[in-house]
Parts: sequence; C-alpha cells; structure tokens
Amino acid sequence: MMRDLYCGEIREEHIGKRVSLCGWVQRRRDLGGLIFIDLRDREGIVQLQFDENERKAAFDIAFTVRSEYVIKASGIVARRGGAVNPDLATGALEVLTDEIEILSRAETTPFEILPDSDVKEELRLKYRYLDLRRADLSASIKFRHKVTALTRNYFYDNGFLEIETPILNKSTPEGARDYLVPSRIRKGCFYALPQSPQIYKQLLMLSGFDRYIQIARCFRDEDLRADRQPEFTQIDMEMSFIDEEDIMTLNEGYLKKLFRDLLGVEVKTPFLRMEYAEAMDRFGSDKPDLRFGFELKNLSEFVAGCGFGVFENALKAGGSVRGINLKGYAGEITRKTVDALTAFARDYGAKGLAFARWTEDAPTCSFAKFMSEESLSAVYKALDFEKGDVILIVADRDKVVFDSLGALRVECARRLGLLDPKEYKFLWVTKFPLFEYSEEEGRYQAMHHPFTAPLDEDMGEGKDPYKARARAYDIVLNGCEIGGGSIRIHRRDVQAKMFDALGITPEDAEEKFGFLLTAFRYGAPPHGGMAYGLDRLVMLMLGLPSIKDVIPFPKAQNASEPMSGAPDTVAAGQLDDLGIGLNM
RNA sequence: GGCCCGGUAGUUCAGUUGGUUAGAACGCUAGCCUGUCACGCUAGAGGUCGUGGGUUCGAGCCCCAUCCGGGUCGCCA
Repeated sequence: MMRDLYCGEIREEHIGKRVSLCGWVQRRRDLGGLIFIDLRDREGIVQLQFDENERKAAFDIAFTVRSEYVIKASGIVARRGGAVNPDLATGALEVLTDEIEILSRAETTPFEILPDSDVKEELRLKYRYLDLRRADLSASIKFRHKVTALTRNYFYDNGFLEIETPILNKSTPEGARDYLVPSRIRKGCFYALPQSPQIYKQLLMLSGFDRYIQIARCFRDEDLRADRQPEFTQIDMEMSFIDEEDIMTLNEGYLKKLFRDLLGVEVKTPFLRMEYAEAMDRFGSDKPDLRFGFELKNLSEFVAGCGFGVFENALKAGGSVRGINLKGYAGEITRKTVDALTAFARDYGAKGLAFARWTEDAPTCSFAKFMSEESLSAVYKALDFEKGDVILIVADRDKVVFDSLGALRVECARRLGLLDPKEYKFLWVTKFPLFEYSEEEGRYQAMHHPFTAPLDEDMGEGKDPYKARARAYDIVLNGCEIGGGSIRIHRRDVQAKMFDALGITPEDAEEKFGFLLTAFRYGAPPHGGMAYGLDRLVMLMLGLPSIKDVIPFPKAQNASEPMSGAPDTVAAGQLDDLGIGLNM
C-alpha cells in the first residue's frame, strides 16, 4: 500500500523506474484516446498519462475518475511526449500509468481546490479540510512547521529545556478576560485557560531550570482582529542570571538565523534600539514601522498664543499639537485624500485634521486664516514645509495625538505604496512605562504585567513610582509587535511595592499570587524572558494579511469555529454534573 | 457597543431610472477529440436574489426591521 515517494518529488533520476503514488485528483484532461490526470499530494503535483491503445485497463478506470478522487497509481516514469510545463517541478516528466486503483470517490467540492481560488472565508472555514488541500495554504502550514522546528533547534542548541506548563490554571483577573473551565470535582470552582505561561515559567526559574522554552498555546477571551485570535501560540522563553542585553543578543541571533535559513534574508544585528519615549515622540507609536519616514514634529512651542482656538485649547487642556510632513507627495495626497484621512483620524479620536497642501505658487492651508503670521511660518518651518509637500496636524490630548498621527503616518505610507512586505525592519523598543493609567478603571495598571521589574534608576526615595520605567522590551518588525518581555522582579520587597502601587492589598496579593510570593522566600534568581506571537511572526515572514492564513483551524470573527460549530450548548446533564445553572 | 464594506447559480461576480423569461465565467453532467497541462469543441442541468415586512400596476433594485460574514475603533496587563 505504501507509496514509493511523493508526487512532487519525482525527478529526472526516476526516469525508467516504476513508482507507486497516492494522492488526490487535481484535474483530469480527457483528449479522447488519451487521458491526463494531475495527481496531487502534500509535496506537489505530477502528471499521470493513460493511453487507450497501450494500457486499456488503466485507461478505462481513469475515464471514470473525477476531481478529488483519492487514487493509487503505478507506472513507469518517463519524459513527456509533449511540451514541458515550466510551472511544475515535475513538468518535464509524467508517469505512464498501467495500474490505477480508486481508493475513494469524491462528490463535487463546494469550491474548487486551486491555489489562487478566491472563495469567501466563511465557506473556506466551514470546509477547512478542503481549504487545507490548496497549495498556498498548505505551504503556509508547512512553513510554520519549519519555523517551529528551527526555533526548537536554536534554543535547544543554546541550552534551553522545553518544559510544558499547565493548561488548567488559577484565574488571575488582571489583563485580558480569561476563558473559564468549570470543575466537576469542586463544584462552583473554575480553572482559567492560560493567557500566557508567565507565572509557571518564573517558578521554573526558581526551580533552577535556568533556560526554559515552550511553544505554548495561549487563550484570551477578547474580540478578534486580522492579527488576533482567541487561541494563539507563543514562543515562550525565560532565563536566569541574565539582563536585557543577554536576552536581546540571544534573540537577535535567533531572528537572524530564522530569516536567513527560511527566507534567505540577511538581517543586520544588533537591531536598532529605541526607548519608548523616543518612539512615541518620533512616531506616535510604541511599535513604529521604520520602512518609511513621516516622523512626528511637536509644534506645541510654536503655537502657544498663535490665535487658533483649536490649537490653544488643546495646549490649555494639557495636550499637544503635532504634525507630520508627507514630503513631496502633494501630487498623490489630493484634497479628496485629505478628507478621507480626516475621517480615518476620527476613528482614533481626533476631532479633525489641520492640513496644508502646497502644489501651486502658494500653499492651501486649512488654518492659516485663524493664525498669526509668525506662528504660521514657525509651524511651516518646524515641519520643513515646502512646495510639493502636504502637512497634517492634530491637536488634542497626547494619547489622541499619538494614536491618530501614528496611525495616519502608516495609512499614508500604505496609500502611497511605501510598505514593501519583503523589506524587514527590526527594532527593539525599550524602557516602557511601568504603569499606565486606566480611565475606565480609574486607577493605575501594569503596562506589561505586575511582575515586571522597574529600572533601578527610577526607584528610590522621592521618586514618583507612577513615573517609573520598566525593564521591559518589545521586538517590533515593520510596525508589528512580534514579541515582548521583561526582566522580572525577583525580590519580595520590590514585588510588594509593585502590588501596593497597583492598589492591590497584601491580602489580595496573597489570595491571587500567594504561591508565587511564597516561592520568592526560598531563593529566587534574577531572571527575565520574552515571548513571540508565533502566528504573527509566520504571517509577517510570509507577507500574509491575516493570522488565519497560518493557522490550520482558526476561529471566525465571532470566535466560533465554523466547521465544528464550537462553541455550542451542552446537554442539561453535563451542566448538572458541574452544578451549573444557566441564567440567560 | 460604534463605524465601514459585503450577502444574486456549486464558486467568483455583473445586473442600467423599478418594467418581458435574472446573466457571464469557472465548476458540474453528457457527447466528440492521442500530447494536454486554465486542453479544445458541442449540448445540457443548475436560482427561496440572506430573512421578514412595506411602498408600487410591477421590487434583485426603493423604504423599515432583522440575520449572517469580513474589516476596524473600543477592548486585547
């Protein structure tokens, strides 16, 4: 029964040899007394040839074969009698088939199994097993395997141990919503699925496994996006007796090897490093895309008392006025485009967009008439505004200014075709704020997580803890956060201060994280680590628009799985076993 | 929860100002064809225009409601 080799593996060296192949019928071409079948398996396609005059029995079976039938075929490999197909690795060869067995018939599939077929995602997900037969999707899944294999090997070679952490965990309701799993043995109690293996990997450090790696499934019950699934995979690592530099250097080596071996792309190391504050100031984002310019300029000092109410009010409210210059793109960024960009900026909270466009002798400016001439020329000068340019300005709270301008510079680059998916710009963003204020909750929250160590220089007497920066770092690729991590707190007193600053009482801390705090009593090494979003990383490497394209069985936007229908209701008896009653 | 886009044959889509029997391509079925590879030629089958209501002599098209899908903002320590 066993095949001799994969269809896509047949080469010149097999000419004259007899082979047995198994696969799916991609296409049948019936020329009368001659039939060709393209046979497909996971490694590719080869052409089977059936000649009525020479091999009548096989020909008669081939006549009845239809698309997606599963067949076994045997015959002699030969050079093609007709033209070569340059699009196939096997394009100069064919198998003169004398034996064919239909292993399974197939109904007409709901969509054609073609590499470039453009089918609604809903249908693709419902019949995902058919979608996975398509060459482009199956190539992505195979590529993903290569990434995980290389990843394991790289970290194994560097002394890392792969260790599994639990899936059924205690819920620690900081951060994202947990997926909960009811306990039958302890009715009324719930496990939570891990949002990350964070606490367990830290405990592994306390246990002495000083280099840990895991390719870990993680779960977050939040809304989906093109780059966000409720169930996703992290490349998760942790190390002891190291600092930021050690982790960054090791991971630069990893990414360099990953991109060289799997994409043939040489990336320069060390990567550029930029503090969070600089990233925000220059790019309005903590994950700036460095493939293009359009940097933000702070115009606040030039527009104080300028006469334009919108600008002045933003400053009075403690905000800022900032702008970008789309240098030389006045031709492409038309007035109509500016209107579209204004609508775009509104999505990010901006109330409007001040702009100036200079195509003719003098600029067209949306705010010149409200401003003193000195202020206007100061603004133009600060932005280096010249003929051929378009400038866009937002005045608001800093958060809105950064969010909207940060998004605008990327949107403009996208519209101008400046985003080359084959260009890879890596960046470490460092020294994130330790805390961020949540307006919804009315309190400070940990920006990374509550186990992140503060910078030594930001601690101590008289320092405002809420201005402290963290020993946290993100690795950014082309404007996308592909990973992040931090040096962790390994001293109980510092951890206690951290909880105190977060408004978590010692009793709450004990209740939620007591086991970790207790563990710190018995000798904790300095440690830190990071984690990559594997799905995003693979998506970016392949230049694909969605992580669904690199996940075999992804969830749809409503977090359901269209093929199986999960999530679904369960029998009343199952709920009784769990002591659960529904209240809907 | 907000905003944007979409739902017409198995698939991808077109469908004019509201007007005769809703079209095309691919796929499917049958026939012919010995060098195709997106084979070709001929013929054929295939439709709850997402659903419900309304306006109208007449609705795929207009109005209201609703369901489903995608993207995005909020959200995602």
